[in-house]
Amino acid sequence: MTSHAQTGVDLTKNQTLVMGALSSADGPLSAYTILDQLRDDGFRAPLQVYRALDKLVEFGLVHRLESLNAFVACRHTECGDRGQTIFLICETCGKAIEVTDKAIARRLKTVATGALFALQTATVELRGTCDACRAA
Amino acid sequence: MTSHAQTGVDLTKNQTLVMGALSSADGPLSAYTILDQLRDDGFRAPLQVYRALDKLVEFGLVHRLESLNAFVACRHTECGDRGQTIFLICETCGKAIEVTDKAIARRLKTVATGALFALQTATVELRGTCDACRAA
DNA sequence: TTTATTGCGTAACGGTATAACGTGTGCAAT
DNA sequence: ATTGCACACGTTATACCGTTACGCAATAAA
Repeated sequence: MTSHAQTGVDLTKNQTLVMGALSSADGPLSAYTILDQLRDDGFRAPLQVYRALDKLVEFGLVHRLESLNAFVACRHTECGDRGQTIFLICETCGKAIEVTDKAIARRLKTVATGALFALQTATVELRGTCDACRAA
Repeated sequence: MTSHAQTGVDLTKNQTLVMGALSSADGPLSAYTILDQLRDDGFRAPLQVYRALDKLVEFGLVHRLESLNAFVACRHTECGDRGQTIFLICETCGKAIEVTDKAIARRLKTVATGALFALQTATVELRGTCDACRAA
């Protein structure tokens, strides 16, 4: 109930491997880091990773962090609501906290509409320091 | 009064050239596009562009679009308020509209604080279709 | 059976960004 | 004046990110 395991999608072998790597990581991973981790499983080329990532993102199981050029497993039960995800990225430990906020989603929609802009997706990535790192 | 020309910073030759390229462009430019445009002015290597861009971003004259890996001249009179800029990026024409919204800035701050996160900067980039392209 | 779709593997490539080196210039403090 | 420092600059090399183009195999649909 806390994972995406039961969204009904069934993953291919490569997709499963990439998903596994991201799920067991404790922070965002770059495509090339994933590639390196999966060499022993037969991965040889970036394209194998990118193809799997494309699908996983499409399924909503993985998010792409634009400001990091990296990918992270979605920690939410339901990410069907697109464009609502906000990431808090710690500059110190590199981890990403995923949150949603309806007020921001609503306001972004309003701002876009006000500019006569047909909104499709939103990227919201905040940089700063997480609680653990600030305490340390 | 509508440009940054009088912010008091004075730019070096390379910074001026890069700023000129971005100012006369009608959309975001990648670093390598800028490099190509400035070959005749003596530019030879990416680093010349990146160094200038770093400074221009630091001065607040230029914004970096994370989701595009590109750069755009700031069109606001005052961007001293950092972390408040929102970009509306048209998927069709590639242009970027720059807006600010205090409500979003405030709410982002609140969300970060709620997560015990010390917010430094915010990246907010919306994708969709601009009015001109939708009409076309 | 034929065709279309989808996933997979490989190689080569192009776009993005930085590291590491050294040079020159201006300027302040001796 | 010369030493020391900070800063911009130029060059080469390299690392990192992502895609194009090709072909093969398995499966699903007509």
